[in-house]
Amino acid sequence: MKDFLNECQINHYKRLHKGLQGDGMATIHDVAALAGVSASTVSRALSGNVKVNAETKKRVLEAVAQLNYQPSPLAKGLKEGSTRTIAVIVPNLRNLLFPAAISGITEVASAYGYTIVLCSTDEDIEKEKADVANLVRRKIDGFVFFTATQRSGHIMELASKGHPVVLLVRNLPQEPIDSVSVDNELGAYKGTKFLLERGYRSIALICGDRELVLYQDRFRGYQRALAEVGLAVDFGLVRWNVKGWKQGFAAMTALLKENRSAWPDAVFATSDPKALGIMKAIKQAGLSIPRDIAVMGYDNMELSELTDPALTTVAQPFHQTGVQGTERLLRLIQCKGSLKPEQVKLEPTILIRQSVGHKE
Amino acid sequence: MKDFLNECQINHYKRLHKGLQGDGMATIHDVAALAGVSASTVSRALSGNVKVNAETKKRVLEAVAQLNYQPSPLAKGLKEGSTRTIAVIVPNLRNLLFPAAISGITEVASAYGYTIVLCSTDEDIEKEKADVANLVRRKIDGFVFFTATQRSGHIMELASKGHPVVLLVRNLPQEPIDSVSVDNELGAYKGTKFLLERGYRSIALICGDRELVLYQDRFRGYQRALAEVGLAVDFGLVRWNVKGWKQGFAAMTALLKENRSAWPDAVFATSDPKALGIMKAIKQAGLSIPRDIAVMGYDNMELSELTDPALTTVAQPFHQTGVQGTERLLRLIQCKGSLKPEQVKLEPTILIRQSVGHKE
DNA sequence: CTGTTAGCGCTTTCAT
DNA sequence: ATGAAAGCGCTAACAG
Repeated sequence: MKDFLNECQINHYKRLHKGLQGDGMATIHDVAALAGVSASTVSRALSGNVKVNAETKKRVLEAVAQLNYQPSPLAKGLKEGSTRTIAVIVPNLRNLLFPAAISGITEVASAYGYTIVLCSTDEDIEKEKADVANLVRRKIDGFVFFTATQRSGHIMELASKGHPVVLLVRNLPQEPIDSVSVDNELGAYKGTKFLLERGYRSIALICGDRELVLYQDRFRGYQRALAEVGLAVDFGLVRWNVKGWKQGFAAMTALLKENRSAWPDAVFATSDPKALGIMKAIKQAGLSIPRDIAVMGYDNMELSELTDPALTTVAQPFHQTGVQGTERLLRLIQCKGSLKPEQVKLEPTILIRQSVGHKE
Repeated sequence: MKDFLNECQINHYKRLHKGLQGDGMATIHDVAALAGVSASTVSRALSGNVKVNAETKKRVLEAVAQLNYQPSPLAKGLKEGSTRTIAVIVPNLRNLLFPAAISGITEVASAYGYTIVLCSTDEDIEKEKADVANLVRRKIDGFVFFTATQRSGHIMELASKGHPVVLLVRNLPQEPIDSVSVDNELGAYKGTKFLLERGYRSIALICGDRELVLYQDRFRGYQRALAEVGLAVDFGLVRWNVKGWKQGFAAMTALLKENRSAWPDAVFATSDPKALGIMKAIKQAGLSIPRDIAVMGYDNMELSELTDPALTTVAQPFHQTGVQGTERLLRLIQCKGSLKPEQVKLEPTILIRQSVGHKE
């Protein structure tokens, strides 16, 4: 850890020990003095859990207002071991699904008087572990993880130590832990089925990180839809571990370099950025969308609507995910340990636009 | 503030008062006991500021390692009035400039052992004030604001009370406060000049929130470039308060509805999302980019490269903004009050792609 | 109903 | 060089 040169004088802050403090923050004792009661009475008057004379309570409240007193979260946290704060751990902020879900989280958290702290881990699991340890020491009341993978042992450990934890978006179906995710199997099933109904038969799947349950599920949905019409997966048309638009572009470009007879008539991308890269690759090859090759996305990013042609995609209720996940988390916080895990799945929907047509 | 029904039993956590605590966190006293010294010695051994016998220090460090002791930030904060934490206040997370800058912030903050807490205000100034008050009570050491506007009196007040504050991206030039922003006048000047050099003469400006200094500056840069070649601003071609791609689309559509002879031959959008909406409007009108109308963006979002045609835009060093801003903030934290404000401007660059051609 | 006391975990005089 | 004691601001027994 680096340290700045001491380029400036250390400055001493003389506490004005009688009267208000240096930083102008009134303490519970200031309030007590002004109201002519003891600190504990102020505490009680404010907590509301304990009976206190209506008259004194009024005096206390006046003093509070006059001094603009706000209890110190630090002192409270130290004493009570809880800070009315929840932590949200995201892998990054570049994917707009996170902001969408976070807005749902913020919405309910602040309705219940909870503060949220946001940690972006950059997909670095070691950083994530360190961050979590730090947060635990800060007496964070609960955790929302967007980062669950097969290797998230530390998350399970955290939960098993009694810390309220909810997984969002990425879930761990075989683990006993709460989660709110969007049904990925169903989304991919719906999307693939839609393509099949439109007459496409040779459907490529450009898929993300094979380690994420989320993408495994999407693969299964794709497979199920194909199976329903008696089609087997053509593994020559499935690409794994494709991430972001550049890799989507590369994957599609590579696919188009192959034997023309093996070309798909539709491509299902498991995220919109991939879909955009794919569209660019198709256009760059001089082909037309959807006439030559149809493209279906997944995510419904804000900008997906303005691609040319507008992207048909699977939309997911991320905001709602944030809302329900946070409601669940707050409940867990209330009932430490006494609730059994619940894995909620929300339903995705198809957004029909122009990048998928009707095959012949 | 809502409150959950008490649907589950309150559970009592019996502290195992001799031995490790209920939550398994070792305290400084546990370390002291194990090392056979007093708590104050442990504190000193760990702080490093005070001399302590090499031999005892070694024992302390061993005990620390053995118990995996980590000091409580809450207790430390309560005692010292500082938490080695900085707050980052953003208006939203939808614009990718924020993640870009935040990654720079995180980078230097964690290099210096600082934790960051992120607050998204949704452009709600009252929420922002409340959040800031909350953060102050939490003994946050410094603040980074991405939200400065003319109405940000509370930010100036915060700074004048001695809290280290740095403004990022949006600055307040006439106020005595530190900031790191990208030179918006220069960026717009460069962009406009580029269009002029390519032969365009009738250049529309689709601009953002008129209240933000940032957009006022961009307007001035546009004006200066025009003036340099003897052109006056045609106010029929300037649109203010356009936000996001949908409004960009609407503004451009409206513009194209007007008298054809008044059409511009180029459009300069003060953000990439606007530019994308504008491109869609132009294409939808059956016109070609850049042949009929050239489009220039501002921001260089990740997806700007894959529009069709790829967007020529003004790129800004947001990551660098985050880095320099945070370095400055840490310096301010070190030297409370004794540094005079510095307003740093970083230089934007033009990214030449295909949406601007050569006129005639 | 209310004041007194103790203590959350840590740092920092003040003694020794 | 080290220990004892006080106190950061708050809440929760325990007495009255």
